[in-house]
Amino acid sequence: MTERASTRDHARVAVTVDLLIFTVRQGALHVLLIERGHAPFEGQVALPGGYVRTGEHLDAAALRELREETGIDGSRLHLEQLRTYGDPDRDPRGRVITVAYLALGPDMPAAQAGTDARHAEWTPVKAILEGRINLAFDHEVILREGLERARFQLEYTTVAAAFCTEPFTIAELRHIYEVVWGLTLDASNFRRKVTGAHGFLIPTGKHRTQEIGRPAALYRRGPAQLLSPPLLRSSDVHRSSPNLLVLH
Amino acid sequence: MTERASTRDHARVAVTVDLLIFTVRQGALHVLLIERGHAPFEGQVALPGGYVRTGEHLDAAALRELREETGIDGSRLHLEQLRTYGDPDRDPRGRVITVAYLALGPDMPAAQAGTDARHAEWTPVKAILEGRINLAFDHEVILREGLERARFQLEYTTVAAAFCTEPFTIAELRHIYEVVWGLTLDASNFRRKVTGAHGFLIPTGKHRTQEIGRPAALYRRGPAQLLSPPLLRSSDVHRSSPNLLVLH
DNA sequence: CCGTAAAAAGTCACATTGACCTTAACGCGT
DNA sequence: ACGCGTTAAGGTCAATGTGACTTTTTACGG
Repeated sequence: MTERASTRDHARVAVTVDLLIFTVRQGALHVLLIERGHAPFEGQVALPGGYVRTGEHLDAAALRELREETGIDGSRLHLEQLRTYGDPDRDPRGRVITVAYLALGPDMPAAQAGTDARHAEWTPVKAILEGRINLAFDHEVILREGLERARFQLEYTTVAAAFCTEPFTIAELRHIYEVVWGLTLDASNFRRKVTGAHGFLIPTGKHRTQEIGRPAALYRRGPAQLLSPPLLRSSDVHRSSPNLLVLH
Repeated sequence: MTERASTRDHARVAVTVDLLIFTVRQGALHVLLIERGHAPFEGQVALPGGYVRTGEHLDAAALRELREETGIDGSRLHLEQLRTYGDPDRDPRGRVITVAYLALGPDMPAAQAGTDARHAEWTPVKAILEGRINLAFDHEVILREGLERARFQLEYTTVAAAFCTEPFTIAELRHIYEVVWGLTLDASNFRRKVTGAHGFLIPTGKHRTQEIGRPAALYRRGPAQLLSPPLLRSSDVHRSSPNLLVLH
């Protein structure tokens, strides 16, 4: 960056971090929301988040808010910066820009109430997309962009495994893809692809026996970040608003 | 976001935008740098950028700085947010976070000196990566992450065409890929892929005849944002630090 | 020791890919 | 007018990858 000697008009603004935390539970994609305890948007639901403190790293602020507001330990999930939202009118209190983080994790142990009295709870993403729930601020925009990004990342990266609790079965992993993409995949071809993708899955050698059927082999996440070859969705999936795809 | 009733420790920070502008010229990838006219880092080179003004959109600030410091009209290039850098120690003057933008454009009409006396100039990216040029602040980190992102985006999106001046030939487009990826591609297979990718290229029906050889057909950018199917690099290209891939 | 259900492995026609070759369309020099 | 050099563009073909589908394996519960 560069300071401008001429113009003095550079605002000092408040900076927040907001967390878009996705998980798959009960066969549907859920997002963690908190109920706001104060104005503005009191009583309305919003993404968890809060002010970045003096001298605090953005990533550190995200992890702290995650713990404070939801009781979740960030080391268990995949966390990455999504985008920064800086519309001057996005917060009625004044100029507040927010750095949004996207987090993907396994079904969590029932989000605890935060340090504040507000309670956090898992909400089906579908209810928000269909307009049955309205989010505070510009959080619905953040959610839509984050969802878009998550969907893209499933194709080209190994993040899908971040949704699974280790060790996991291939069927569980496939279930993630099916829920996030909203389509069904051929179990046999899916297995061939993911087991063939270098560094995606590490066989544990162990098996899990469910109530019924042949026991499934258990895997752990491999070291690969990128999926090669990518796990493409059938050629012409309708890609509404091609948006954000970030590889972390 | 959410205000925290308890803690008052939320800093008001200065926010800047920085621009990472890539172009391909003389067969090499170049980035636009300015020479700093003031402390800190006086005399050193840095990415163009500056403070976001009160009530100004982040995107608007990026476009304004682009014009002010480099004389480039933003409508001619592909501009998207890269990432926000918020290390509390990244600026010696105090807490300054910066929203970095990635811009890809055709070879520009010789970057003009900015409104300030500092002059802007195209610098080979290689010189920075090899340590022959040191950038101010954390700008080298921004450059490396932006380069990573640009490389990924070539595979899955149609941004490569943003490097070309319309109308352009397939050989020119291939040249972009070769320079950014640092490898050579089979001309015939490349043509088959890009002409087969739905919505990537629109034939103008016209041809350009160079000094020698058969005239090349001229194309314009198509409406597609995503490349389907993707234009994958040979399976196991060494992907140093799999980093950022954003689709815009 | 059978029936059932799910995992895992196999089959096969077909599409895509990478490597390579052939033809087309110029300008130029003779 | 013709061949040559050069680049664009189109074609060939074996190898590989993919999608749809079938078969085999391995558990459990009678």
